[in-house]
Amino acid sequence: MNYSISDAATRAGISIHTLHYYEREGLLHVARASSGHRRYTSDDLAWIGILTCLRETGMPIRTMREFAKLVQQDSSNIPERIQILEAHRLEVIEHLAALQHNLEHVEGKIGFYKKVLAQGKTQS
Amino acid sequence: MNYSISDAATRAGISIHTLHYYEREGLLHVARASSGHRRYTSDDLAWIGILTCLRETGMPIRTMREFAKLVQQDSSNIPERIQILEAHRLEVIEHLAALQHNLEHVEGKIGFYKKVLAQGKTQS
DNA sequence: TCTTGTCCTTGAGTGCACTCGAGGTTCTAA
DNA sequence: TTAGAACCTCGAGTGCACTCAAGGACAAGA
Repeated sequence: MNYSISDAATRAGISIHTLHYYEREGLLHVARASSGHRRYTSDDLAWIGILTCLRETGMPIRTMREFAKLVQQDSSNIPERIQILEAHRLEVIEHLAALQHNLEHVEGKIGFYKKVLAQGKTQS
Repeated sequence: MNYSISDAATRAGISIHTLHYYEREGLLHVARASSGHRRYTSDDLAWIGILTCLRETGMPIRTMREFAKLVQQDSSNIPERIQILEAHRLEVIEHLAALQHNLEHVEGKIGFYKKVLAQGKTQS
């Protein structure tokens, strides 16, 4: 079973344009029908899922390109793939911690405003 | 006590250029010395801290501008301020959940690669 | 066959958040 | 007094990740 680009876009939850873009950027290599139209396999979709996961966690395209390049080669470079993912993992964890920290500040501010509101009401 | 722009930038952990930019964008209004040089008060620095917190949690500049506008007015609009912050809070929480979810995928992938390495087998 | 919708490529455009440069003024320390 | 650092404004430039448009080829149902 394989998929047209619009199927693939729907299933991956990204736009056709983004799929084109990812291919231009060397993140993806998709087989073609005799017509020249792209035919996505379920392996392609799984790989797009990984790309999307990496993007949504903030990995820049250039790093994704490096990773994609390694995956396209043989399995002798798995240690390098792990290295990229581990480095990324640490960045995500840091980002999560920062977000959580800043979220507390936002919530503190909300709490402050609510207190001001409550006091203003009892006064007037 | 007040601060020069370079002091303010250092204390806020952002660049002088970004401070100029934020002021151009209406996020910030700083008093001037007779020379025309900006003089940041500690209130300004606290406000810059809030701005930085909102930015680091992904609030777009245009929303920050709305919020800044409300803060510049009187306290009668505190409910609207709360509304902006609450909406932002929900977005941050969603983003955190998505990040956490995707982080698990990344970790799963790392685990997979490590298993492949341990077994000495090949597969992407 | 015809029509309408999907797909192709290439190159340009968009939006965001900075970031920089030029040309000039002001401050500060020797 | 004077050299050099810090500051000012304004407009342009940058990097990123898309996003779109034009002009043409291909596909599938009536």
